[in-house]
Amino acid sequence: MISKKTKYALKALGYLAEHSTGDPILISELAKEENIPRKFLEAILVALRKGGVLKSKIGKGGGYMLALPASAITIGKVVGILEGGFALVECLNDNVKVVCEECGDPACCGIRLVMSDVKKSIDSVLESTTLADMVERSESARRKKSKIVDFSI
Amino acid sequence: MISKKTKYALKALGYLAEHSTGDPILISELAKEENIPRKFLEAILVALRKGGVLKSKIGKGGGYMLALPASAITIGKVVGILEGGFALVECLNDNVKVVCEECGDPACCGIRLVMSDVKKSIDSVLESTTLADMVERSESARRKKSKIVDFSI
DNA sequence: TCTATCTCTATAGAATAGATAGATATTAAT
DNA sequence: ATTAATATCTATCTATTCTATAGAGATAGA
Repeated sequence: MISKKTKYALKALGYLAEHSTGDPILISELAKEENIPRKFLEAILVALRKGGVLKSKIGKGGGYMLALPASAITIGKVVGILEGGFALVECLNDNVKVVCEECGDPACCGIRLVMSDVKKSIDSVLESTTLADMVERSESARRKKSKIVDFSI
Repeated sequence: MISKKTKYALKALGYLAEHSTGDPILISELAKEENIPRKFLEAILVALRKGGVLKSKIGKGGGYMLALPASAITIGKVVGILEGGFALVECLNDNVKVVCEECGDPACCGIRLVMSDVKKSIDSVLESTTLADMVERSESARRKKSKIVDFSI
């Protein structure tokens, strides 16, 4: 299950991708429009900035902007920033060199071998899907829906 | 990240698959051999029994057995029992008919659309991998390793 | 009946997630 | 320079979930 943090992050990024005009967008606007607790969102945005996905401008007229085109931001990147990757088991995390206490030899651990497959499969989807894709799919679903509604009238 | 509960479950099931001789195996043996807290394991085994993966025998000479051949128990089934599926977002859970409070229309939610792809991808791995596969891969890795050791002597 | 089992209910402690408050630093406009 | 509008930082609090444990109860075999 992805955390609310990640969900909020994706919602905020989606809003930025859809509404970016070059000018920074306020935290308060993001919080209000996407219905995210303001202070909680702040922490999320800082993480995304540190992760290189957002850039910010302090002071009057400041706010947040995407640091890259939406088509260059993968969902995997975002999830990675907020959840530290989708490792499933700690021993599959890139940066972590721990061995599970119960596991004699990671190379021979059946659970690890299976979860490694799962992780590859997850990553292949998350790395190949961008923020732009996500927004486009959402808009396309909305268009499709409103078309159906039109017909039914 | 899969929970310790799920990890323990897979370890216990792996042990049962490797050591089953037709006779029931004791909780205490599973707990000791796989280094799992006894009482915690009890709860896990009950869940697996209720999920149809294990059967038990009460009383003297009792214990646990696989309810099905290891090749008929998918890892997805086990994960499903202990984590209630790998939904990623609640609204993708089969049995749950809730709409995320923040999400106006699930059909048009970009996050949901993307996570639905991820879920499909996870499920395809978990449903096609069985307990027998897991055990076999682990044993195969061990064989391979001991062969390498033999050569180096 | 006695003993070895699993089973059930309750609970406690630790870790994590989710949310909030308030003081601080920075910038633009006046 | 002053002021107002911003993001930033540090600290904290609460609720929830995860992990683990205790003990009494039910069942079956010898």
